[in-house]
Amino acid sequence: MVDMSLLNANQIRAVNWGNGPLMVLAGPGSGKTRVLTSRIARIISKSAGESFHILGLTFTNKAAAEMRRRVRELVPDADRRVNLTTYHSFSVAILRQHGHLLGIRPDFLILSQEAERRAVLDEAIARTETGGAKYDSRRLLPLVTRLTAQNVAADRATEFLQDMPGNAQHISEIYGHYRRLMIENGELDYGGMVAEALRLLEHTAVARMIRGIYPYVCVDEFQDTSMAEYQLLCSVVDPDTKNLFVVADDDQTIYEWSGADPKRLKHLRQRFDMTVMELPENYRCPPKVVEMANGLIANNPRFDRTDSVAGKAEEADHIIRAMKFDTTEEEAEWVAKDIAGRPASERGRCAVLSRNWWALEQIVAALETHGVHGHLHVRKNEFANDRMVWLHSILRLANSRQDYNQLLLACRSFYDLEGINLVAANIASEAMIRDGDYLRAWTRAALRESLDPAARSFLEGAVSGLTDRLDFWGFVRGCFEWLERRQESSPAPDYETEYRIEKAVWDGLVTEATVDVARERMTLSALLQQIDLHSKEPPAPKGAVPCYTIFTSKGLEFDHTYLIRLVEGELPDWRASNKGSESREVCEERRICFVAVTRTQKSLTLTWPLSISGRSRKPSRFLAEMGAEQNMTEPPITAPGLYGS
DNA sequence: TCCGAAGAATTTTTT
DNA sequence: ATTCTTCGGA
Repeated sequence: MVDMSLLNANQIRAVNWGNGPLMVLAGPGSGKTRVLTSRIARIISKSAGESFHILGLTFTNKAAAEMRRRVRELVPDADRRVNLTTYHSFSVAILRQHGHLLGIRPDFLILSQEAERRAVLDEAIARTETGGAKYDSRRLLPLVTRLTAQNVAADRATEFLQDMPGNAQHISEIYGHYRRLMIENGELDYGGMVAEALRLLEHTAVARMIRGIYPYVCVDEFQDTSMAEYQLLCSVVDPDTKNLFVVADDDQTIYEWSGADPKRLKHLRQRFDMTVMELPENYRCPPKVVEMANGLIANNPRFDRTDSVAGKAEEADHIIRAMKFDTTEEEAEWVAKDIAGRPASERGRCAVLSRNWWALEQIVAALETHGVHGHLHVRKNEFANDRMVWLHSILRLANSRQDYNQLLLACRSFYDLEGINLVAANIASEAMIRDGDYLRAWTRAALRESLDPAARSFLEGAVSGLTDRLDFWGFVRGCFEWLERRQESSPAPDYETEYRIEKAVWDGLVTEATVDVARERMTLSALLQQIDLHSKEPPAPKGAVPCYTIFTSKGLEFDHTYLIRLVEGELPDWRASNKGSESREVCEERRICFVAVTRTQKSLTLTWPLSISGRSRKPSRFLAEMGAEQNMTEPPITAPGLYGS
């Protein structure tokens, strides 16, 4: 049986919830992950001997992995019966199995790069009769992304676009071409995967099958679901049993701009007639921080939520500091000095948070002058080192032999690597004369050049194994061996650093991808899809000070949190700031601030510069709303002219 | 062709 | 709020 001794009364009520729909409104630090994992573990251990599965949906791979780890801790062999996954991985699995019903090939390529999506959009624009009007794919892409996330059907897009600038007729036609073209090319973007998986669930046979496998559905961070994800989730839930368990916090909705909607919580509640439970106790933050966060969020209209309650006792090292500076340089310098002054063991448990990432670059630079490394957490969808880019592009080319984007990448990265300039256009036309196979044509072109003997023997052996027998494991092994020998004969400075780091990321992704499927049974397309579904961000170097945008810090917690640039125009952002304090935009900025301050476990430092690049700025309205002045304490380290200047 | 005015874009990002 | 683009009139 699952151990309940670490849970409070509210948590136990949620974990012990039987069948039927339940919504748990869980504030920051309220142990929502523990509740979710304990409930999954409880259902599994109670039904030992049965074979049904539980579906757990999260947004990020990281959250899914963490929940998997914690469920395994509670029930060691739970993996067989629990599918903790992301909306996107789940969609890919459905599409691989049933996509043929919609003309989607199981080996479809995931378009993870903006450039790839723009190429499709450019083609869609070219195919649309626009009566001379010009459309720029870069400007149109966010709109197309939006339409997909909202699950707007191509023939209904004009209605959706009615109140927007631009010709609704043209744009909706372009959108339709874009969605269709991707499928024709054997490609899908992230949003498209969810939308097409949803279309598949409209086939009752597919829906019945999925519902049969997963009579229980658990959802994490529901407040950030887009329309398409919401509908996917609803389609998976059996309408008769309605075993839907949802954890959400509407105060932490911060992805409204990318398709989340605070009203969605209410819709879900009504749709499944859900019982609502609250977990108001915050065990993460010091009581003073809870009080500030409550004061802040009280300025947002809320339905019927109660405030957070401090679940942690006040301790001596619970410190709140609020400090203003004349410039961003002084702000960065003080933050860096303050962190550098801490014991090395504490530094990795600190975090610097900001609304946007370029403010953090200044912090990283300032830390560097104090001999401390900072690590900027930014999204990384693709490999960046020439060697990995080449390997990845050749594998993608092996999977789709007429992908011109990958051919371009293969040529460019091979030039960076070997200094041999292969012209993609020539290779493509040569391929079209023969068999249309870009990969074979690329190999022929490369072998015509004067290659170093090691490169030649690798290309002749491993690449032909890839082109003829699709022996991608052999190719990958050969590639790494070649790169290693190449490094021995002519050492390159980035090998030991950038390449090694990305190679380790690759190894990790491959290990993860081959947990469920044996290597011999793994297909190239499945491997590529796994790789495209995961971030290529390397682990932070040990001892480095983590720097996050508030968005990437979501779901994390730190001992000592520094929230910087608290000025009007940054947090809240300008566009929101201009729209007035009651606007939808300012309310979202307020929630972003709420997420930031509730990351902290021990101390919170709020800083703001009175000017940014010579222009004067006002302190953020959120400082007053949090009562930062009342909580202001004299800083333990005083630099001249910084505090109260 | 040049100037001023009006208008649009600017940020955040999981997958 | 500020910067960049576009359009129209002179």
